[in-house]
Amino acid sequence: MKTTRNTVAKTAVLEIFGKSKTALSHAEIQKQTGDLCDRVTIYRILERLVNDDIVHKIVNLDGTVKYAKCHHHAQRVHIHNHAHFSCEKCLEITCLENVKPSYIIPHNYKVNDINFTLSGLCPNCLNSNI
Amino acid sequence: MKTTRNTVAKTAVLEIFGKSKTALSHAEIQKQTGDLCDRVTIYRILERLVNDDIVHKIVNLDGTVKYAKCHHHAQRVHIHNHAHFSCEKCLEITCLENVKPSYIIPHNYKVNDINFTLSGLCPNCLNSNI
DNA sequence: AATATTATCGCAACAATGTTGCAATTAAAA
DNA sequence: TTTTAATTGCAACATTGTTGCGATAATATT
Repeated sequence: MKTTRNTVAKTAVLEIFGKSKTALSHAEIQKQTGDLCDRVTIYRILERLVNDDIVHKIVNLDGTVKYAKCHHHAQRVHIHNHAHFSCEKCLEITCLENVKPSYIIPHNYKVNDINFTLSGLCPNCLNSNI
Repeated sequence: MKTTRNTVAKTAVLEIFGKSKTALSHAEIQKQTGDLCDRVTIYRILERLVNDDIVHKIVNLDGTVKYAKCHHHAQRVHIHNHAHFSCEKCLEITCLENVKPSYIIPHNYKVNDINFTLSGLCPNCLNSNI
């Protein structure tokens, strides 16, 4: 029963997530933490946060990996089945907590996780795109 | 109006896709082509095939990138909105052409592409997992 | 408060994946 | 056959992610 600790770096990362409205990549987090900690440490913090269901991982079609804070809690097991929107112009990725896919899959598959990412133009860029 | 050419390497890659029932990664293709061509060439072939809608790109939750042949044709613009299943055990990724997500997204978003990947256990591994 | 335990960190080294520029090659059009 | 330009190989580089291990520090224990 590994206990998880609250370290300076982890707290800083969580605070950054708190302030951000969009999903963040490892590189973006590193830029914001400056030289507070090592690059590897951030990888490990993210790994822990994902395991603890505090943050979820998002993979975009272009291969970009980002992370966002989970907005649901108190659930033993939860699947992040909401959609993520990836804007091709501003490159921001946002959680669409209310958009959830419904689908029918043959019963001989066991689904443990879902990645549902939509890409295109976000409301902001759609407007400024006249 | 860049025309696309049929080269030895491209033909070989297409043949490999034809024979494979699952999606293939760059590394897997490289292994199968042997020393027929350079590593970079394969990247560029895949890029072209994706642009020409002959192959589609699949990004898994673990960051793995794979490619699979498109099984629909004669459509001007087509979105690969079918699901992909990624087995956590055998690591194979297969297209579930018949599984398509339905969802409702606010109208101020413009969707150009979709990535819908389910991960878990495929029928094979689910059986041998007793 | 002091000590023990062990999760976490920093560093270095490595591996995988993907990108770019440019000269040489070659498929396809003329 | 000649011309055109798409494609290739090579080399060099960038990014992203991983691993081992000794040092550090958060938390539990005494």
